[in-house]
Amino acid sequence: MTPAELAEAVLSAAHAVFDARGLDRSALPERTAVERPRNPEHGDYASTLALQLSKRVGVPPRELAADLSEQLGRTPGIKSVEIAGPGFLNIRLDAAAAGLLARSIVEAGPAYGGGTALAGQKINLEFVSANPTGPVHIGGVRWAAVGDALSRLLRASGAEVGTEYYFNDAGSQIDRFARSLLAAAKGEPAPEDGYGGAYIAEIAEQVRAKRPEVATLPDEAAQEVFRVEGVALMFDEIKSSLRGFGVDFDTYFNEKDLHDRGELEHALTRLREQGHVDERDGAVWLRTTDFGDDKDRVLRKSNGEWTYFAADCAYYLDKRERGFDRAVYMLGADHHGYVGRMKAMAACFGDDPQVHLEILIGQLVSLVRDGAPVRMSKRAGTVVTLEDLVDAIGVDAARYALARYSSDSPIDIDVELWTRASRDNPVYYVQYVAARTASVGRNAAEVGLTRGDAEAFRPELLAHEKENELLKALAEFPATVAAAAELREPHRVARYLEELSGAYHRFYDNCRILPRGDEEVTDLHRARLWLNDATRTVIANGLHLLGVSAPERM
RNA sequence: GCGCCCGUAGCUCAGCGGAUAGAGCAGGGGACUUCUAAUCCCAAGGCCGCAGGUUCGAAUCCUGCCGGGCGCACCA
Repeated sequence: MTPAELAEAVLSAAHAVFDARGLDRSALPERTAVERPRNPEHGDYASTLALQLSKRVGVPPRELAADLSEQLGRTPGIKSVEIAGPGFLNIRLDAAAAGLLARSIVEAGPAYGGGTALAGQKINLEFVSANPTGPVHIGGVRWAAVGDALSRLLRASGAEVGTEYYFNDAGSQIDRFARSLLAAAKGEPAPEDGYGGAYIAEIAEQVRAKRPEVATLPDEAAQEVFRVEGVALMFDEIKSSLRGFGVDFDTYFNEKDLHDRGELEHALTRLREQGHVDERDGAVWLRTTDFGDDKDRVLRKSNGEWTYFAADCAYYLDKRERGFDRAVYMLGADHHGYVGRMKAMAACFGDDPQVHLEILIGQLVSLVRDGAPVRMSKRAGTVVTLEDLVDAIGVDAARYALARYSSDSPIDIDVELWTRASRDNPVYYVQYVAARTASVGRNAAEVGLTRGDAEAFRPELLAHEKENELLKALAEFPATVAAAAELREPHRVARYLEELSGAYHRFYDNCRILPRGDEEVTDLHRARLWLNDATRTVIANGLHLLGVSAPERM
């Protein structure tokens, strides 16, 4: 019996109790959940339903709990129900009902943990979105890891997801990039407002190799060649380093396309129709203050140029017109000032900013080596890049480290910690379970132990305390995935995996899985192998959601 | 000045209204003729920043303070 099934049983018991007492069933919630108490004396699961309902129907909680307990006690698979404290229901499951989960998980395989809570939703996730003027820096990498994990979580919860990278290859930043390349090619120092770092010289050299005639062109024409070729090279490099990080996007969206297709005009028209556009001082303004922004925003400057914000508006509209119900933006903390205008912009289009546009803010990341923050990249100069991070700790550790913390908290990634092969390195701790379970599987095959037929599985044999705890941890996985997706918090999955890993190691330490020496194979050995394999399934599924490998050996 | 985020064990952090607030590290004490000790066990460690409020119940929700980080463009 899973926690979800148990919660259903609690709710149907409540319906029966309400009927018997002649209470108003509309006071009952649509769904309820059971908790997993920390204290084992409080049972396998606990329900607070009686406490929640007592006020609404005017029945003392313990009285309600007593009725619920009696009703629930008759449910098959439930061993006992006790009333505790002000009206908690402490529930214990039969070992057989609990143990059966091991088989269900193995049979479900990669599907275990998924759900349908977000079925029917079409969600756009935009992240990284760095302009191709340099390598991806460490702030963007946080979202590469978290955004990618989130896309996997949302898909596992049934949503249709489109991941997207938005970039600009025409703005003034790109001009600075092109001027920097030109300067490097001519052996001159980088322009005052340009980009430094060794990669500029590398890219300039690659452009010269590809287009040798650039050396003979006048500066203006040469700069244009450096712009076009340099951006292409830089962007290929960004894509390939992200791909090496396990992140690929469904769509790479170029701001230029918005201009070429007249989408800014289109967006302006739509905003005008909604009545939120003004012309003042020769510029075109969007009255975002109509919806709580602290100042109005310019769409088209008095010199006739569009603002970047105008493109943001067009891009948002484009996403909506492509059928996305919800546009999720992932930004660094240094961009949190955009939230107000973006929300207001959605409202100006007539959308509900609570529903159609969602902005996630991630606090900053730094890499720490020997107790001091790493500030410079060898190659990029002023910033630490994705490559620096991967070189320092590897892809698995990097993705795990970035996904393990709430995006609300700033993180320092300590190189020494994340490359250590021990308990205090969380990614090793979890991956070690993947390797250990695989190893047990290999050894089992060698001594002729197999799980055997599904019908022959004896779940009631999994009655050891550590087996019970492991089963309860395994049962939590679907709820963890659902919560992580709903709250956009992939770190919940990582924390869960660490907890599950602890439960497995303790099981492994206390419960011998394989027969020793010439010991005969028993049903208990087989039942434990089911449990071992179920754990491997969940660890692998969970790590996959984070984009981290589940090794067979370490 | 205004806005956002944070404040939980010595350190790094979990904890989407529930019972005695958890985990890792550091420091103390144990378990390797192993199914991979990359592990496990025991002990110790707390005005959950402060003050009010809502609630049967608050680390969690609300208000106000204090402290730290970040941001407030006809830049991109």
